[in-house]
Amino acid sequence: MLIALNFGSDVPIYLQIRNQIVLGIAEGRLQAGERLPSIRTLSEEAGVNMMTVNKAYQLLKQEGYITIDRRSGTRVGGTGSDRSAALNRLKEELRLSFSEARLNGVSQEELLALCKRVCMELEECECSPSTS
Amino acid sequence: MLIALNFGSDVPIYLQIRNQIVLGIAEGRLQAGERLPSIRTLSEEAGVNMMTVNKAYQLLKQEGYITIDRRSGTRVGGTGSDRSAALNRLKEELRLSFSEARLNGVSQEELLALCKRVCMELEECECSPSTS
Amino acid sequence: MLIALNFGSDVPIYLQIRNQIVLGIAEGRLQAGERLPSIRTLSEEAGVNMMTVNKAYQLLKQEGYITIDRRSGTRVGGTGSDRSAALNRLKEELRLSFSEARLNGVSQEELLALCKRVCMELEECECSPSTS
Amino acid sequence: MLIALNFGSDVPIYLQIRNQIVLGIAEGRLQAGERLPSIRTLSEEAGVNMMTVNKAYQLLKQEGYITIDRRSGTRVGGTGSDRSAALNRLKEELRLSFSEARLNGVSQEELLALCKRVCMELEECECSPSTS
DNA sequence: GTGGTCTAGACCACC
DNA sequence: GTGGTCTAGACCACG
Repeated sequence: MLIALNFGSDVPIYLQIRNQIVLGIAEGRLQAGERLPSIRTLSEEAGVNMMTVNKAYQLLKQEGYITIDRRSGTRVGGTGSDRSAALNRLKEELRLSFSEARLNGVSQEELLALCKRVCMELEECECSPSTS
Repeated sequence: MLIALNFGSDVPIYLQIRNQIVLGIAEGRLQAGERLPSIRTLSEEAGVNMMTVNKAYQLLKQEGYITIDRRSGTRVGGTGSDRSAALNRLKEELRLSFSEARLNGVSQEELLALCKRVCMELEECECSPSTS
Repeated sequence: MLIALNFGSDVPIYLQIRNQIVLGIAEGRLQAGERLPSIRTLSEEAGVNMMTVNKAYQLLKQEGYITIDRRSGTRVGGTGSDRSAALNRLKEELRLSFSEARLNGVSQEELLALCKRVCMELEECECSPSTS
Repeated sequence: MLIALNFGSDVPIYLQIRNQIVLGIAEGRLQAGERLPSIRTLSEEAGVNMMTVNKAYQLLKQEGYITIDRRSGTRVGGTGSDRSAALNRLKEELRLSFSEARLNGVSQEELLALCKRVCMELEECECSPSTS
């Protein structure tokens, strides 16, 4: 599990870390129950401060994506969070993303095709995570 | 064209304004060529600082959604920006949004259905904007 | 609104700050809508680091006790949080507190009398906060 | 006497053990004079480190809830600690707990009713502990 | 001037 | 070893 950071992006580093881990879980590169690197380890690997990694982990924990266990460190998987809230967020994100795309010349057909493709790629990853 | 702001949100106000205008254009509430309210007017209506509105307009101009002309004021419609860049951005946004949704218990079918629905709603707006 | 900190306590400073603000709100010393001191101000007054105060404020915000508004700083009052969760937490706290008290020789009558007294004092504060 | 631990809670494990034993004594599941499991036994049962159990026992001994005798092992019942200190602690705990509950929409009546109920449940346990 | 983010250390509690 | 907390600065985004 490599974290590629873009310093200089306007997305805060802790959010980049959080996003990559969410992607990693959804795409099966990180299995449920699998151990995440310790705060220290990841902070050294990524070249950022411990507290930045800590902030990302706390956020992921609060969102229910990971569990922080006193005994064995940090692991993937936790409490599934609020489904309907997630749906609402998703819809708003889609409205904005789609609006931008349409205004930039992306056709409705392209849009839906891309949705399907991204969705399929996600599914494939989930089904064959073992080869990672 | 009403701008509904959520102070206290973690989305900066200038971005909220920008997003609502993008949505307004995509959904046909704002027509190409239509004049946007002046910075002063909008800032008073929305109860925010003029600098904040200015920042939103500058961003929209830079993104090619509006044109700012000293003589005729600010109008909808502009250069139309980089299509392939927009597609790449869209894809990354979808990957993350879909990942979050899937991890929160949204099924693949629900996901694609929602995409279709949001897309359709957008299209309907574009087709019947005249009554605004 | 003075914050009295006990360095050397095993309760983390950020929690002490959080607790005192919760007490302050419940006892009416802090009115809904009233502005809290800025992170910088409070950190200087209390002689602690900004990030410690920040952590307390973030926690209070997450718990729905305060609102952090980009325009006007931090204010008392927010979204009422989960009532039933609060009741469950309360019950567990009471079970433990009462058990300890009983084992230390506090009679059942004393216990309930103390509950009543604390409850009354709280109510009086809420009713006459203006003289503060 | 089963100890139910919640790894992943932010309450340290040794404190969870201590709390459950205090509850056990107050609710009569653990009788005065009764022998507690050895550190080794309990640590194996609960799946935690012996040091963790030891820390809980030392704390309980220091608080006067149990006595540790090299010959006869660990037993319930001890010195009975400072009553007025216990009362003060209790009052502070109640102030904070009540404040949180009131701010989360729990009425004064509900609050006192819950106190009474918790207190009664405690008393019933103490009166009929024999069947354990 | 506000809060948000980040750094490069440090000490401590826990296991 | 782990994560939790804290410090004393700093820079930036926001309004």
